[in-house]
Parts: sequence; structure tokens; C-alpha cells
Amino acid sequence: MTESTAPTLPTRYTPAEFEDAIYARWEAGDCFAPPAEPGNRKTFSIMMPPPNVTGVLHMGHALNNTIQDIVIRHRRMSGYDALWLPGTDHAGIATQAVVEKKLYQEKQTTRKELGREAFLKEVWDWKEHHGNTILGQLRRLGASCDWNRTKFTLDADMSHAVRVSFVRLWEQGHVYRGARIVNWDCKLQTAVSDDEIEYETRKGHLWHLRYPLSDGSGHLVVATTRPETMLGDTGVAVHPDDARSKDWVGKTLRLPLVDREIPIVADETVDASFGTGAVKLTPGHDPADYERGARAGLPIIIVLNKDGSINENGGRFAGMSRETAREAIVAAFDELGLLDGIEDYTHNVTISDRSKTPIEPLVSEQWFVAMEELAQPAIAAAKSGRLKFKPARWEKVYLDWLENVRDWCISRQLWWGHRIPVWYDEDEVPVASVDDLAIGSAHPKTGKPIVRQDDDVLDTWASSWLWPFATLGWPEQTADLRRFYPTQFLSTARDIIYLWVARMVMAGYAFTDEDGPLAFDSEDPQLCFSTCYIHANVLDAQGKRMSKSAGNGIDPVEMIEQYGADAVRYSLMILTREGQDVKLAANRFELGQRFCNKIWNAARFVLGHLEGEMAEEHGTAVEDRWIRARLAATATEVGAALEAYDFHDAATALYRFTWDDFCDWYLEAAKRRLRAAEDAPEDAAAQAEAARVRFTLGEVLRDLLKLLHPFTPYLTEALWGELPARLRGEEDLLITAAWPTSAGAEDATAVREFDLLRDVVRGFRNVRALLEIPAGDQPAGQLLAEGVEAETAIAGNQELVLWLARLASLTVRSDGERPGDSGTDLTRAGGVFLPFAAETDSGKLRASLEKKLDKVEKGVGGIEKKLGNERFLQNADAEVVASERERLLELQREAEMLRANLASV
RNA sequence: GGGCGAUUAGCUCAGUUGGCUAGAGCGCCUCCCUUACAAGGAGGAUGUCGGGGGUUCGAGUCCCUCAUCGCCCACCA
Repeated sequence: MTESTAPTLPTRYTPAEFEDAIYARWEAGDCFAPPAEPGNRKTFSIMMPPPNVTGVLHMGHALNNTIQDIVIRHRRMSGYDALWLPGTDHAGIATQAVVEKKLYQEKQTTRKELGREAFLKEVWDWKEHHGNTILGQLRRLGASCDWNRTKFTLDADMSHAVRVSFVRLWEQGHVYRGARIVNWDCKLQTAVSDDEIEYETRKGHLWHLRYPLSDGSGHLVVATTRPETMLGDTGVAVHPDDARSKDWVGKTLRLPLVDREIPIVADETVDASFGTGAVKLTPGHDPADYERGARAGLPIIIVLNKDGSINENGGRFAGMSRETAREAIVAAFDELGLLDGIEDYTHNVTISDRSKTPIEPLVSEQWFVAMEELAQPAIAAAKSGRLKFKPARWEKVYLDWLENVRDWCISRQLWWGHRIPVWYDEDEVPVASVDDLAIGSAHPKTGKPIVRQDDDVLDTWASSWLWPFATLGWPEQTADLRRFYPTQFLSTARDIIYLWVARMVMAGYAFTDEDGPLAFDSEDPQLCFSTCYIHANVLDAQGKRMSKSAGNGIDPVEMIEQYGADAVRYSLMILTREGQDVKLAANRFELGQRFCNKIWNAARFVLGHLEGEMAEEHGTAVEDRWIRARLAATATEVGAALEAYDFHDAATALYRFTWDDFCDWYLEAAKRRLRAAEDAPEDAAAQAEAARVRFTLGEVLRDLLKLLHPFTPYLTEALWGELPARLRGEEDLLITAAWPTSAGAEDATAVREFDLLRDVVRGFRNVRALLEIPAGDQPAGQLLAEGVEAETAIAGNQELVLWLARLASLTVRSDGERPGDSGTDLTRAGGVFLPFAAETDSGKLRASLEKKLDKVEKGVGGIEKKLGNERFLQNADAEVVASERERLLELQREAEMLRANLASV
């Protein structure tokens, strides 16, 4: 029989040729869904963090979804009813902005011109046509989520859940409406929450303004970075301990330009050493002043319109933009001689996350959720260990936010989103309702006719926080909810720990942990998810965040096209260790590509040999026993790492086994007996041995494909399809095959023995390279074996060592005689020798030996010093001392041998 | 102002509870297109583990401190 490889497989790993077809097979086989009928099996569920419906896949998504896919594939193979539920988020502001922009560009119209209903139709239209780009991209990545259960946060059932949750909070008194100072986005013309703003350090000015005392006895100077807000000033504050406060507090000032009488008050929060020590108070437009004004009982005057321009309270400045007004007001103060000075000042400007324009704090009527009480169970969940973070340090971040949580402004002045389920009667008395209240119907409490529904919509996160259970049918008591909730694993980005993670846990306890229709096991009060995995940030090669505007992003889809989805997935996993940020350049995916190619070709080799006769028993040679032991150890290691969510460790173990053990040593070793059988077709013993080798090759490959599958699903599934049916058994598709259980294959003896052989082979290769023995030459190698184990190991496997070292002959001796005129190296099994040829230059060999000797002597010195130290002998563990003594003897022996070797070269 | 992370080979990173001569991939040097794979094989070189101090018989690992880089929170007008 001639060697041949499976004819269908190309020499190179060419993912584009099979990935789409493999994915289609999985979908056709309905492989992603858990069994329809719940059995007795354990469940494992993951809710995919829903990407924005406007989103396109970026590296963060690729990383996060690879993680989830690996976990779910591993659990699916391990016998769980595994559910990974996908979906998208309606992303109120982002989506509305996209469509508004499009409307303006294509039809030169605005949402206001269209009206609410027509505009929403446009958004839904856009969503249907462009909204699911990212889900398609996740398929390319290989995501094995249950697409039949795909959810959208504005689906009818999700909307119902949102209403029920709102009404419940309303009834419990956790939701309230009130005039509070909020972060106002003048561009988008909506309030945004504290978690949707950021600060940007900008160079600006600190203007010093003089406010004359009403009694004409002079003036007081205040400093401000926003002079235009003076139009809304209703007081000035100084610190009560400030020496000047005695003279000032109680007096009034004449506010210039608007000619208003405002009091001077004392407030503890004023920093007497900053600026002039006096701070103007604008309770309508500054969060700190809002608090101070409330303490002093000052009125609130709002001077800005929703678009940021000055309103009618601004007198002659009314109608100006905030920028224009600022200049005009400074000029006016200057004209009046009331401008005390201008200094350059670098300060933080509050910016809206969404529009990237400066936030104007302003007082307005909004809906809020009172958070403190709701936060308590979420705090307890983490503190009690029911909710674990990985890496654990993120728990602190989570707790810090919850323990200092502020009320959540949940109303948004948008149209795209869940409209607030509150109706008003003619006296503006509100009522929340799960079902629509018809205009004209009676208000349930007052009996007066309902006149309108609240115009605002809810913050997007007010639907996202229900995600783990609303996606399963909550508030209905569905079979899915009972079966798959709470979930086990959540993987997400660190920047939404507050926005999303903490709120989900709060919602979990607020809505699903009660004496409702759901019967939870009281001994298992863990809700939402038991592990929150915070994945790494993917940075560019310079360590900067990837961003659209900077143009430094790497497109995962392009990478998938170039390197293959498996290569992208595997690279991401081995590159990131436990949430440690990763600096990524496109060529880093070569690592995964090489690995995939290696798997591909190793499989081609094995498959090519499986065509011969296969025994039903394993080979019994040391390498057969060794590789099976290594496979068992690897399976254990990979399984444990995956259960601990240590993806990098699992990927590394797979790399080591696949490349170093299986390819570099086992396959090379196996060739010896396969070739022997080819060379002697009539030799029954050789044929039988080859048949056993094939069996081992096949079984090891089969299990290796299983272990690799979560990481490189396409490639392994494609190769699985090439395996002979007898190896696959009933398992037609790898995705639903059983995770290998390889207990019992451990074999410490084989591992020890093969390690000795491997060391001897390396010794020969080393000497050979140092002596620069030409490739064709096959000198007679000799080994001076040391120790019984080495002698038997080598004696029984001379042929194998020869094969691997590509030598002509090898003799094992133990009589202590050194062969003369030989190049030598020291191995753990003893000394290896290769005879000098006539023109041998032993210079390199000598240098190498000297270096080794130097290193060993250093080691000897170190240990001698240690063992000479009485305190070491007293304090160190007996085991450590014993092993040091052993080590010393070993090193001394090595040194001796090396010296002898040196003397003879 | 508070918190967190990072600093180990030329580059990117591992290094579990303190304990063999600190590892990997890429790059580099030598040899090899050996019939699975040149996206490969064999061999090799490369480290004052950011600085300083401390604890310890013993520190890359624990403590203190400093430096540099990055992130998060708070936000004084």
C-alpha cells in the first residue's frame, strides 16, 4: 500500500472553502438549540449581551462572543441542555440618531416634520433592512447561539415585560416623577443619565465677575467658567468659617444685567481658598448649586431652552445661543466695569457620551427610579458569593457603584423606545398601567377622564436590565423561564458593569425573587447569572483603544476572511489572559492560522493512514502509551480550565499537546512502524503492529478534535466529517458529540520513559548539529546509559531513538568506558556519543560544553551555599531540603561528566 | 482627590499557594524543500524579572516606597 492522504483535503488550511458550508450544516441540523423536551439533564444558559441594533462587529464583540461560544460548545458537548440566547438592543438614542441623519440626508426632513408615528415607522423600516448586520457577522464567527430564540428589546413580549416592571416599581413606590437637575444634551434634546456622560479636560477661562452689594457698599467678586449662567443666579455662597462671611451673609447683592436682588448665604461646601472664596449659585443649571440652593431655600430660575439657547428669563440675551450669550455677557460686564479679570483655566467639561457635545445641567421634570433599596440584594449577591466576578477585582468596582448609587433618570425625550406607560387625567394626575388607557376613559384613581399618555420613552437600559429573564418570557411563567433561569455565565465588557451588569442583578432580585408565580429553590437564591466574566479590552498595536474616529480598529470580518474564523478565535483566546488587555496587530492572527494549519495537516496525515487496516486495540509501544497518557492529561487540563473560564490556559494546553507532543513526537515516532509495514507487506507481525498504530492514531485524533472543537469549531467539524465512520460512531456532527472522558489512560511510567528517550534523541541531535555532521551521514551513535531505568528504557527502544535521531546505529553500554574521539552530550539517561569524522571541527561542541559546565557549576555553587546554611536546613520543608540534596548530587555528577567530555574533545 | 491594572528576551506576553539552572510565540543565527504541514522540521543565541528598601533559610512571586504608562470613579465654581 502506498501512502496517500485523503484526496478531498487540500494541503493547506483554506477556511473559506468550508466555513459557510459547515455553518449551514449546523443550522440545518438544528444543532444550536437545546433539546425541545427538558430531560433530567442539567442546563447551562448564557444570555448574549445584546449588541446595538445599529452595530457592526468590532474586535470587542469578536472576543466576547468567542468566549461565550467556547463556553456553550463545551457545555453542549459535556451533556448539558445548553442555551445561548442571542438578540439586539434597540439602543434608543443611537438608533434614533442614525435614522434622523439618514432622513435628513435622503429626504431633507426631520422627525418633527414627520410626526411621531411616521418617524417610528421609518425607524422600524430601517431596523428591518439594516438592523441585523451584526447577527450575520456573529454567524461568520461561528457563534452557535439559538437563533430561533433571538430577541429584540422592542419586541412585543419584551415591551410587555418592560411595562410590567415599570408598573411594579410604580406600585412599590420605587419610581417617581419630579423636577430635578439632570444632564441635558442640547443636541439630542433629551436628558441622559449620570452614567452616560464623560468628562473632557479642556482649556478655558475663569471669569471674575463683580456683583454689587445692594446697599451700595461695594461689591463681591465671584469666579465662573460659565458666565452665561449668571442670568439664572439666585444667590451667592461663602463658607461659614470664612472671615468675610460675618460681614456678608445676610446681605443681598444686585445681580447685574437682570437686576435681581439675590442673598449671600453660607454653605459648608464652598472652598474658601478657591477663586475668590465666593461662589455664584445657579440652582437651575448646576448640580452642586442645585443642592446648595435647596439647602438655602433659594428659588430656581431656568434660563436655557431645550436647545441650549437663552430663554425669556435671560432678558435681552434671550434667543442667543449659549456660546454667543457667554461673549455678550462678558462684554456687558466689561462695559459696566464689573469684569474683575480673566484667567486661563484648564477644567473638565461635561460631555454627552452620545452626541459628544457639552452637557448643560438643567432642572426639568423627569422620571426617576429610586435605587438605594433595589441595590441592597445586588450588593448581598456579590458579598455572599452567589455572584462571582472573574477576574475577582471587578467585584469591587461593582460594589462601589452600588453602595454609592444615585437615583436613575429613566425618562428620555425621544420617540424610539418604550413609551412610558403613564397616563394623566385632566388635572395631570398620573397613573401607570400595563394596558393602554384610552383617551377619555376614567382614571382608575380619580375617575376623571384620561387626557394623554406621557410623551417620553424609557432609557434603553430600562429594558436591557430585564434581559436575563424577559428574554425567556417573564412575566409569564414559561417553561423556558423555569428551565433556563437563572443563567450561569455572563461575559461582558467592563464599561457596562454599572450601566448593565449591576442593574440586571438589581432587576433580577426586584422582579424574579418574590412570592410570585415562579417557584425558586429557596436554597439557591442566586439570580441572573452566577459568574460575571469581564473580558479584556482589545487595543491597537500601540496600546490605544480602537475607535472608529481614530481609524485604528481592526475589522474582525476582514480578519475572518483573511485568516479564517477559527484562526481569529484561537488567536484571541491565546493572546488574552484573564481579562488582561491585549495589544493587537493584524498579523497576530498568523499565530492562530499557523496552528489551524498544523491541525489540518496533522489530520491529513492521520486520515491518510487510516485507510489501511485498523486494529481494535492500541499500540503497546512506549510512544503509544505515552501519547495516550498525554491526551488524558490534556483532556483533564482543558476541561478544568474551561470550567474555570481560563480560556488562555486551555488554549495553551491544546497548543502544547497538538504541536509539541502529537505532531513533533508522536506522529514522527508512529511513522517508523507505518513505514516498516509498508516496506514488508508480507510481514504479518509488522502489519498487525501498523494496524494497532492506526487505531491509536485515529483515537487520539478523534479525541483531539473534540478537545479543540470549542476553540476551532469549523476546522474540527470539517475534519470530523473525514473521519472513518467506525471512529465517529453515532456522532455524525462534532458539535453535538460527547466531550472525551479519558480517565484511566494515565500512565506515569510511559511518560517517564518517553521523557528519557526524548532527552536522548535531543542529545544526539544536539551533538550532531554542533559537529555539523552532514544530513546524509549516519554515524554510529553510542549511549552510556546511567541507571537501571535508563538502561531498560533505551535498550528496549534503541530503534525508536535511532529513528527519531536519524542515526545509523546506536549501542547502549553501561560498563563505564567512554568511546574515544567522540562528540558528546549529557542527557538525563546518560552520555551520548557520536564519533568524530576525519575533518571534524569540535570547536562549537567544546564551546557548548563549556557553557553547560559553567551553568552547572553555578548551580552546584548555589545549592552548596544553600545546604551550608543551617537556617535553611532548619526552616525549609524536609521535602525541599531532600530534593536540594538530590539535585546537588545530580549536578555534581553532570559536572563531572561534562569535565570528562571536555577533556576528550 | 480616590481606586484598579501594567512594567519579565529585540517585539507581544505566560510564570498557579514564595522553592529545581525564569518560559512561549514572533523576530534573529546555523542547517534542512525528510513523501502531513516551508503557514514546516532540527539545533542555537538572547533576561541586573522598572528603581530602591523590607520580610524570609529562600522573592519575578509577599510588604513598603518611588518612577513610568494605561484605565475607572469623583469633579471646586
